[in-house]
Order: sequence, then C-alpha cells, then structure tokens
Amino acid sequence: MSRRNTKTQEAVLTLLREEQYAMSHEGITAKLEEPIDRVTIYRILNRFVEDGLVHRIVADDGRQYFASCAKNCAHDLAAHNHLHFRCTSCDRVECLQGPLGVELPAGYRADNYNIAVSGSCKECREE
Amino acid sequence: MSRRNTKTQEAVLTLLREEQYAMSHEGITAKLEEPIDRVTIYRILNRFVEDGLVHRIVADDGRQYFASCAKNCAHDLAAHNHLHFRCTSCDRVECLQGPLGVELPAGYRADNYNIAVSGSCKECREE
DNA sequence: ATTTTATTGCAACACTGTTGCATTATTTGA
DNA sequence: TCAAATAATGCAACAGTGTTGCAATAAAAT
Repeated sequence: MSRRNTKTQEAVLTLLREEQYAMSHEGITAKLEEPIDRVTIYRILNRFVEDGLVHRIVADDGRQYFASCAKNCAHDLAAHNHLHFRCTSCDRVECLQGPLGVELPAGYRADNYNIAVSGSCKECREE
Repeated sequence: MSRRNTKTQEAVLTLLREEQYAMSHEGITAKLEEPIDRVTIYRILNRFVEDGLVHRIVADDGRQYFASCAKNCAHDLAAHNHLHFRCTSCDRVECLQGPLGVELPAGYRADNYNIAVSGSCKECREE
C-alpha cells in the first residue's frame, strides 16, 4: 500500500501547512481552488493522519479538525498532547502552547489525547 | 419556562445518578426499562445540562456523553475542568480525578472544557 | 374541573463521516 | 515506451448522531 503523489493530495497538504488554524473538512473545501469531492478529502485526511503528517482534533462541537503536524511529531503521542481552543464566535480551532501535565491513573494506557477548550478567542473578544 | 416533573425525566436522571460512567444516548436507551423516544431523551439531556444537573462530554469519537454532576457543581465551570477517559475496548467514558491546570493565553475566555483522552482502561488491559 | 403550557412522540430533516464500486491516473517493470 | 498492477478519485448510497416542526398528551395552576 505505498502512496502515490497526486495534485489533490498536494493541494490539501499545502493548504494545511499554510493555515495556522486547524481546519475542518468544510473549511478545507471552502479554501480549495479546484473543487475536490467530499469523500476524497476525508480519505486524503485519514491517510495523512495515518502517516503522521497531520493530526486530528475532535473539538467539542463533535467535528473533526485537522492541523499540519509540527516537524518530527509524526506518531509521537506526546507531541499531540497539547491544548486546542475553538472559538465559538469565529469558529476557528487553534493549537495552543506546549504539553500539558495530563496524568492517567495506574493501569491506564493513553492512545489519543484530545484536549479541547471552547470559548472566545482574543481577537473576537476585542471587537 | 418552569420545569415539570415527569416519569421519563425521573428515569433518565436516576439512571445517570446510579451509573458511575458517563453515558451516551445509546447507552441510556439500552438501560431504560420503559422505552423512551430518542428525541425525548436528547431533549431531557439538554435540559439537564442547561439546569446544571448533568454535564456533557464530547469524547474523541465525536459523540456526546452525559454524566451526573457531583453535588454543587451546577454551573461551576471549574468543576467540569477534569479529565475524561474513554476506553476504546469497553467503550466506557469515565470522569477522572480533580481539576487540571489548563491555562489559556491572555485575552481568551473559556466557556467549556472538554478534556478527553482515549485508550485502554485498567480493567480491559488486565484481561 | 378547566385552562395553560411544558413535555412527549412521530416524521422528517441536517450534518458529518464512511463504504462499495466503477473509473482514472500514477507507478512499476518488461 | 508501452502495458500491467494497483493507488487514488468521484459518484451514489448509506449509517449514525443530533435537531426541528407539529400535533397529541399530561402536569401544574386557577
């Protein structure tokens, strides 16, 4: 199951790398110049997550957001252990600051961290 | 919009209070003796959340889970600032330990904390 | 007992994300 | 360079979660 290079994948990855916010499928669709099928976008994103190029955040609106991984964070669980903030006004999701001291009780194993706080971001509050 | 007492609401609240895990709509339906309409359950749960009787967790499967609030946590945002763990084997969601030191950058306001970690719980790992 | 209106149940919908399958396009290797 | 193998795409259809509209029901208030 080796990967192939395609324009569509390139377009999505470039978009995610340029954007400072985590993007939902909806946001990605909106920003793409050439329209790409909804299903294809989801499949591309899932592949990126599998390959560790992108990380997946489930915000507290229950939707998936995707953000380009910082370099070398591929498959590094700890690197995904940071805070995500969703602004309920502008609906942007951003990754904030470094790792949090989230500790599980003995005997538990974490496979995925999903730390999502929602509220109003600085920009929206200043308006 | 004052509230009225009904058997259905009583049944759902009792269920949530007896259960040590946070429950999804699905789980609630499964445990109810008298069947209650899906829509009604959602409406009851949303009312409970509004009234601060129950808190809502969005796990990293994107689904809503509901847990009876500890006494006096009603509308107290800080009290909801704790870790939620979803076991991907037994699919149970539990509320773990005390508040976390989640700090937002200056200018941000948090309206909702949703800290969800998934993995394997102690019980499932011991099997 | 009667009125008021919160609650319920049904049908229908909106939305997110996935699966199946035929078609297209990238790789690979002769 | 061309042909075969197969990854990626697009369309249709589906599954699941959660919501809204509306008529029927039932709790509370008079």
